Amino acid sequence: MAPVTPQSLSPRKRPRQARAAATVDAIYEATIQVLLSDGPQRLTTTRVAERAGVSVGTMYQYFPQKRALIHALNERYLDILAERIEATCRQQHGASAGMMVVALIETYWQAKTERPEVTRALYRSVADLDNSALIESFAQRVDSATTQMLESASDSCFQDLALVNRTLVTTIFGAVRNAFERQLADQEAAGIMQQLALMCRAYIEAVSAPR
Amino acid sequence: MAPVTPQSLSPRKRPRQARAAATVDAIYEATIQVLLSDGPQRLTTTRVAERAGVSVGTMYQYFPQKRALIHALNERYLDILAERIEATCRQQHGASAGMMVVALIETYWQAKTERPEVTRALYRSVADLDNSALIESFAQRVDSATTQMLESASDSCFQDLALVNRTLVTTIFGAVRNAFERQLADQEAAGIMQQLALMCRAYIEAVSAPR
Amino acid sequence: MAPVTPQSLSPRKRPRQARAAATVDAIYEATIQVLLSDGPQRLTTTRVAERAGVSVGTMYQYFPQKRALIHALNERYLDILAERIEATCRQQHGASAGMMVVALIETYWQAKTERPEVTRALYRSVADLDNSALIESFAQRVDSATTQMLESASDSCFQDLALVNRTLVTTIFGAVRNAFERQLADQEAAGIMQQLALMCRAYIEAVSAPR
Amino acid sequence: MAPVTPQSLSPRKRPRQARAAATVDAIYEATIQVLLSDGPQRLTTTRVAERAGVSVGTMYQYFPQKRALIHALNERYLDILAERIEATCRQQHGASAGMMVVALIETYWQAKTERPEVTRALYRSVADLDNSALIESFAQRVDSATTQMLESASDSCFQDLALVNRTLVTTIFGAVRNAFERQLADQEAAGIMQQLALMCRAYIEAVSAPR
DNA sequence: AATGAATGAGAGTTCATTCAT
DNA sequence: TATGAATGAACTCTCATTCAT
Repeated sequence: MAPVTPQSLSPRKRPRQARAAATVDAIYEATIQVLLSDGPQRLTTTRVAERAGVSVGTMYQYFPQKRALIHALNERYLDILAERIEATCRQQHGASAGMMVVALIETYWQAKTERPEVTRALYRSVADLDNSALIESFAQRVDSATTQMLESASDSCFQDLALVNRTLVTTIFGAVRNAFERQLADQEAAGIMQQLALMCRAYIEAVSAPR
Repeated sequence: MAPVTPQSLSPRKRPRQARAAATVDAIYEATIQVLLSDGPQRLTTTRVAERAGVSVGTMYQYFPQKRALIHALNERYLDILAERIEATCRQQHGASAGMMVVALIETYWQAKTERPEVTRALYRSVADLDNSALIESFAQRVDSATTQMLESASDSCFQDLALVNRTLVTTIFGAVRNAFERQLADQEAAGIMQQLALMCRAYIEAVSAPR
Repeated sequence: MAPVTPQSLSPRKRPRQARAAATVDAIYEATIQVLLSDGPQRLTTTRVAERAGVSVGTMYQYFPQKRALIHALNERYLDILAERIEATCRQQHGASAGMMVVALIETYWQAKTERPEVTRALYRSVADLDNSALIESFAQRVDSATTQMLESASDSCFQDLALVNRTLVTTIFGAVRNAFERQLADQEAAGIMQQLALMCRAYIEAVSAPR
Repeated sequence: MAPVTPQSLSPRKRPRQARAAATVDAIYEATIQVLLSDGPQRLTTTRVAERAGVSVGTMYQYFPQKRALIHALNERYLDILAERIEATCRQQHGASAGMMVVALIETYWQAKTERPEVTRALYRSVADLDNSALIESFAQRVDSATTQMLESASDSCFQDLALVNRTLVTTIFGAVRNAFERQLADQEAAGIMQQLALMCRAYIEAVSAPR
């Protein structure tokens, strides 16, 4: 497999010192701020540097190209998201399959809606970036975590776990994203999330044998 | 309801003559071509005009801003998509609910994968466009068509049709898009689509009373 | 002397028919309107034609270049202005010199302030036009008219009439224009106009012998 | 009082280093050169930058818009002009009123005719700029300087100094400008300037009481 | 005679990136 | 090492003018 992050997009140096880490974080935060206030079109290196309180030159020390910055930002976002999903999976280890899907839905919905504008801004920022490797890597982490979780279900046992897993993940993540993007009222969204859980449970019922 | 397309984004003039209509179509096609070959970043007004074989000036006669072009392109895409979905819904009128969801999945998947690169290109093109009004309008057309379809189901009757409908649409469209974006192998994708149908049927079973 | 209006700037055809004259007038008026509402920078041929209710093509029949239009507009303005001054001069024939300067000041001030915005707009429109020939021609008409008038003064007789005349004209027109451009309050302006008359009379007193 | 120069028209950054100051001066001089050789219509940012020997980008660092450049240029011109007039007024402090007007006429005429083409070019450059605030500010500086001067006249004392002052300033500046713009032969112009002085003295005589 | 679609050079402006300080 | 002035290619958009209809 090709490395997820090509050399040209990786930070020039890993931040070894605390100061450097703080700088990088400031740059990330500034990028999000600019994205939110000015939109992806007006996301310029100068603006980000200014907002972050560093000079462009310094920024180029950490991110050799503008695209590297956006790439890193998304990498970080997906990393955190994957970690949260993994945590949920670990936590639901051994629970009933029904509990699992509910927890998964809840986690993903939560992650998206905590800072909805940031979520949206990040989506828009990658428009001209080939982030498929990033996405693929994220998907594999999730796949692996959810597979392990489902395997441990206390009440169900699946013939073709890989397929069931992929179906559930695709459906849940797809539906949640869709609901999120339609900007529905909170209550409406909650209703759909509930129905989504119901649907997943009905599916599990249909494809699993009792353990 | 506010108009879907603000004045600033609507074509300056409707093509009255056949020649003008051909010009507009050439511009649309050129936009897609440039999007495919050069990416959204390199989608420039000059490049589009050149590829379309017209002058920039002419292009600006029909699209007063670059964004208007992208907006119109997406509007057209969503329009065609909505029509196809409506056609499917009409066709499935009176069928069983299970047939309906299969047809819906099939139609949407088909629409996305016929020219997958175009689909992807269009998604990327809207990065700095507020297309939420467009999306909303599309969603309402779909909602209305699928609701009418489900109402006519020969074998099922739903207590809260609106909720069921929205859940199904959100799930199907979300899952299909997600599967599409992961660029799975054909067979894998087909497998998931099948499972998705199964899942929807299980859900329908669970929430409907026999007619 | 070179002709005031070079061939390249003269209307392609003299309006012989009433309809054509109406068209030309509509174009003039439209030019002023656009100048007022959009400024000289946004004074475009298309905009003028549209406002005048004719096509660009038709406009180019009458004015072969954009500069020809502006040139003609200014020519017309100066023509009307010269006529008014000549009328005043004729009217004051045989009056006292004091009356004459008052009438001159009054006429010029009146002409400028009747439609102050139009006056200003016209000034701005000529920025990149060599209108010195136009100005010169206007100046000569005025010179000639005022000289004749002053010659007939009932109470004064000048040794060097040409010099006195040029001094008075230069001073009056310069002062009035200056006062106009400073956009003083009406009363203030009126005060200065009165003082200007006083000044001119004092000058006449100083340089004339009683008749 | 509102600031004379709106933020949008003020230089983006003040030149801090000697090099930057030189750059700004080069840009000013280049603007005048282009104005002289190409006319206001062909005064483009690229041309100015090229002539100044800097890149457009650099120019935009100091002048955020083309209009800002023209505005600054005029501001500078009026500033220098006001300073010269103030110097003359200081120098004539305590002189006779007759001397004063002569000095004023002389100074203004001198300023205009030293580099007549530059003067003309600057006038034309402001066509689509609202420089009334600039003009107003200039006028007030002049008013104040001339008022102080006239107050100190050794031989005259005015009942309504403000009115006399404004009349003199309006007349002198208007007449000088008018004479300048007519491009009279040197001798002719000199003759009129002399008569203008005479006229002003006659006026002063008429409206002042001996001290 | 009148129209207005088409042209395309050229305008103002931005911004990723470099490099002397 | 950090800075931010300088660069200039590339962008979006305009508009005087032409000419097929």
